[in-house]
Amino acid sequence: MSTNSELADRFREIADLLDLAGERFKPEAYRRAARTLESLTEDVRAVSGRGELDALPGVGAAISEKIREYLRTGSIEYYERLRLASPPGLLEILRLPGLGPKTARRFWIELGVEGPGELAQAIEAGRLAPLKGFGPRKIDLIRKALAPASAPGARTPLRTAARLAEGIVTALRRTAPIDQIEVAGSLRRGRESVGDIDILVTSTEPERVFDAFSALPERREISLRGSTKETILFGDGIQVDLRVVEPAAFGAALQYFTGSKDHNVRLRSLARDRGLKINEYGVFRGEERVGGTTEAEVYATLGLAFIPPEIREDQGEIALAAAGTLPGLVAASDLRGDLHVHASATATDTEMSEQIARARARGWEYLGVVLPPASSSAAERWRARATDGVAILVGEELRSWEAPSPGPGSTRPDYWLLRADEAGPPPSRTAAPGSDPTWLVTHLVTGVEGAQSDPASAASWIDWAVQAGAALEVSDAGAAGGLDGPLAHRLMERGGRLHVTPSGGDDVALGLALRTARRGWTTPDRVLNASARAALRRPPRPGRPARR
DNA sequence: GCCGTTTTCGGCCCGACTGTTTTCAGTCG
Repeated sequence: MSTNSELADRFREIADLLDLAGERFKPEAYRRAARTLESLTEDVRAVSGRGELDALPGVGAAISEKIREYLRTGSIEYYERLRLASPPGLLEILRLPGLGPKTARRFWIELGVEGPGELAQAIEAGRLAPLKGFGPRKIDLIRKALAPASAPGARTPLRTAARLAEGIVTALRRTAPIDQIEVAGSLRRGRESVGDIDILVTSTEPERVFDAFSALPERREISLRGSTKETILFGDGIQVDLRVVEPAAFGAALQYFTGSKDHNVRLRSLARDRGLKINEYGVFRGEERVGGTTEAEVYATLGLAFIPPEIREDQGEIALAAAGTLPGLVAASDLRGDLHVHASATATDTEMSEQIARARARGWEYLGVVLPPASSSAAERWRARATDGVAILVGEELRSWEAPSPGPGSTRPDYWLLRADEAGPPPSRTAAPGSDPTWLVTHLVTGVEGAQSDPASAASWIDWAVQAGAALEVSDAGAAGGLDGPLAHRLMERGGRLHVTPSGGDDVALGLALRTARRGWTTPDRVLNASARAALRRPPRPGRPARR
C-alpha cells in the first residue's frame, strides 16, 4: 500500500474515533483530508518535501503537521492517544450498516459492550430490550447487521457497476411508466470504483415504478422503500438507489445526486454568495424557483458554463466554468480509430470483414490491428482489406524492451504496442522509441481493478511516456488495463498523450474508456486515436499542460 | 480542523427514511 493510502486510512480511523468521542466537525475535516490524499497522483512525501502540504484542499496546519509526523516517525501520536480512549471493537460496531457513533457509544457506556461478539451475546441475552429506543424491529436489524454475510460490500469496479446499471435501466424502460431516466452518482462521474448506484427517474406513477424495480429478477433484498426512494441490494451486494423526482426538479436532482460531495459543497457556497439556494429540488431565490429543470439550467443560473460530470471533483473546475475557460473534453465523435485491436495471424476473411464493418459503423478512418511478431503474411492480408474508407494500420506487439529486428522481406510495423506488464518498468532514460514509429503502451499494471493504483510506479511510466512521446492506454477496464482518471490527469498536466481503448468492443465499453479519459481532463488534441491518420507517425508536439 | 471577493471568528448541506416515538433521534447519502 502506498504511503498516501496508508495516511488516508489512518485519517479515516481518526475520524471514526472522533465520531465516537462525539466531536461535531473534526471527523468530516479528517475525512476530507483522507479523500484528498487518496486522489493525489504523486507521493505525499514529494509534496511534503516541497513544503506544499497545506496547499492541499482540506489540509491545514494541524493535519499537515500530522502528515509530517507520520512521514518522519511512521506513527501519529494523536491517533495513538485516541485509540486508547475507547475499545477497538467499538470501531467494528460503528462500521456495521445502520449503526452509528451514538449507538455504538451507548452500547459501550450502558451495557459495557466492547465489540461485535459481545453485542451479539447482549442481544441473545435480551439486554437490549430495556434500552430506551430499542424496539423489536431495531434489535432485529442489528442482529442482521451482525451476520457475516451482510458485511458492507467493498466498492465495485466501474465496469461491473456500469453493466448492472445498464441492465436495470433497460429493464425499467421496458416495464415501468417512466418519462426520463438517468444514472447519477459516482458511476456517472466515471469514478474508478463506485460504492452504490444512483438512478433517477421522472414518472407520474412512482408506485408502479417502484413495483417494477422491486420485481427485477436479480434483486437480492429490498432495504427500504418510501414514497420517493427505494433501495435494493443486488447480486453481489451492490446497493442501487432509485429515486422518483418531479420533472421540474429533474436537472437539480441529477446535479445533486451526481456529486461529487466536494463539488456540491463548493457550488452551494457559491450560490449562497449570489443570494441563491441550491438543493435537489431546484435553484431558489427566496421562495421562487429560478432553475432546476435541466442540469445545464442549474449551472447557467449560477453564471457557470456546464461542467461535465467527470470533472466535478472540486479541483478548480468551478472557477474555470465561471471564467468560461473550461477545456473541451474528448468525446466519442473525436475518435478516428482504434489502434488496440488484437487479431490472430489466422483470422478468416469473415472475421476481418466484421472488424472493419464495426469500425466503419463508428465512422472511423482507420483500424489498427495488433499482430504477434513475425506475422508478415497476416499483415499483408489485413492491409489488402483497406477498403471503403477504413485504412488498416498494423501494429506489432512487444513483450520486452528489445524491439526485434525485422526479418528478411518483412515490412516495419506502423507502430509498436508495448505490453507494460511483461516488459517491466521503463528505463530511467529515454529509450529508443523516439518519434517513428509511434509507440503505444498497454496493460499498465497500475493496480488491481477497483483498487487504488500505486502512484510511484505509474509516475515512472508517465515520466517516460512524456519524454519518449509514447501514448499510454486508457481503457474501460480501469486500472487493470491502463491509467485511471487521476493518472490520466497527471499525464495531461505533464503534456503527454493517451490512447482511448474500448476493449469490450461495444458502446458501453467505449463510453467507459472515454469517461476515464475525461476524468483526466483529456482534450482531443492529446488523444492518439483522435489524430488524423497522417499525424500518427509524426512526433507529437510537446503539448501545453492541461489547465486545472 | 478547515476556511474566507461579505468572515482570521464563526460557520460548517440538508432532506429522506426508519423505528420508536406522541414530536424526535440517529443514520445515511
